[in-house]
Amino acid sequence: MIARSSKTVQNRMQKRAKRTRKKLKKAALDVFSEKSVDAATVEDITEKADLGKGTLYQHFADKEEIVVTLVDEAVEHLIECLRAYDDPPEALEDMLEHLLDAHYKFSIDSREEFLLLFQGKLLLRLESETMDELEEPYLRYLQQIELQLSPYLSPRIDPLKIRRLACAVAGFVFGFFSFAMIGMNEDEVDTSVKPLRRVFVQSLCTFLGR
Amino acid sequence: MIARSSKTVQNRMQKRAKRTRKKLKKAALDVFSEKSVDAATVEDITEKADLGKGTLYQHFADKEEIVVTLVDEAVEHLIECLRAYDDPPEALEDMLEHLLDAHYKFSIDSREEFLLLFQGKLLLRLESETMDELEEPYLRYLQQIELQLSPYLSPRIDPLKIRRLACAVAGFVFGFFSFAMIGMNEDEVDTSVKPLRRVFVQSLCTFLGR
DNA sequence: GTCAAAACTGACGAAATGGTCAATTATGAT
DNA sequence: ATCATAATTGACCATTTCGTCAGTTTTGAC
Repeated sequence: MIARSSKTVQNRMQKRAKRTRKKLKKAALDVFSEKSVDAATVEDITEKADLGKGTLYQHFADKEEIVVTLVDEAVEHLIECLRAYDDPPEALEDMLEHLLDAHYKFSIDSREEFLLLFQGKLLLRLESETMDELEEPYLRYLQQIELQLSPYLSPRIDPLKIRRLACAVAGFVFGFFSFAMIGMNEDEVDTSVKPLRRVFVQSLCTFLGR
Repeated sequence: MIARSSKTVQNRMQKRAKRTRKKLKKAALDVFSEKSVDAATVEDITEKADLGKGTLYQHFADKEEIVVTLVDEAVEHLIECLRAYDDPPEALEDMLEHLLDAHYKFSIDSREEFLLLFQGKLLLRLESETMDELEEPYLRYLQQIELQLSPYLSPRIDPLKIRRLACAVAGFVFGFFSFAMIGMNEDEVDTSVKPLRRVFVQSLCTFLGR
């Protein structure tokens, strides 16, 4: 049967292709977090993946495309972490603590993705040609935070205030960890997170209560 | 008189050289904040400065040296902003508010320097060869924050706690503004800063009070 | 085993980038 | 006006990087 056989071929081939595609993405993620995205070379990636250079161009149009893919997946992963909890938090405070905790875990467990997302260029470059493609995941991420907070807030609250809250959460986490990483060693970071987190959560609640 | 004449020559020449050096630094700062440091080309810089490519190499050994110079000066400038106030703040809260305010003004008035300092690569790259040179200014910056806070703190307070406080201040500001920049327009950022700043100051004071 | 289709390779040319240096220009002392 | 010194220039070469493509290898249907 032509249909079955051709389908079988496709499946096997696709599996192989997917494996190498995965290898490429893993290698690229490593390289991007060791050097910066801009400093990384296509050959840096393919060498680390132990693949020929041409292979990368069979899976991605160019370096930009693999960057966009990785940023997209990293944000997706981060959003999954935000969504994952055993018991739905009861109060706003609990949800905020959960969000901060999820960020913290993400930065520890997925250090490479954290470093990728945090590269200033990706966050701040506003006038790039492809920036729309890169900005979109970050906005999706902010919206996810807003989505998880909104059930706990009065529907009459200013949407801008929620956006501020989301920015504050994201900014606090990313910024604090970045500076913590140059200023402290890892277990110092660990012991710093919990007390500051609680205090920060309390202030945010106060901010919303006014 | 040989002494006088040679000195005059040197002065005039030095002035000219300093002008072009300044032009180069200004151009480089612009380019670095438009593209990223890694993406920027030596010719990008010299073209923007309207100078020959060779001129840059007479003033700086290579691209790295001009980066280090600019980061150093930007941190110096930021530290100046932190030090500048009319009346010495009375309480810890006032000092914290001043520090956050100074950061905010810096990010508005010296956007290019802010963007340069905030490039993830510069903040997070830990395993670069030249990172010692680049890490040093950031540590100087953290130490300046600690220096300004310490008079308001008990001398018996854990130095690590002060370091955490400094990281939190730096991280919050940088992180919040970065996310604010993609999530909001400029005047929205403006109206967001004041209420969140107060809230943040309160949490920091609580953190220290325990 | 044979064959075709898909995936992979790495040598190659084109383009970009880094850094040099002989030639040019500006400066100022005489 | 002339000269020496310092600053500037941009053509030039070496190296790196990109992206391609003809050829090789792998896969699996027959």
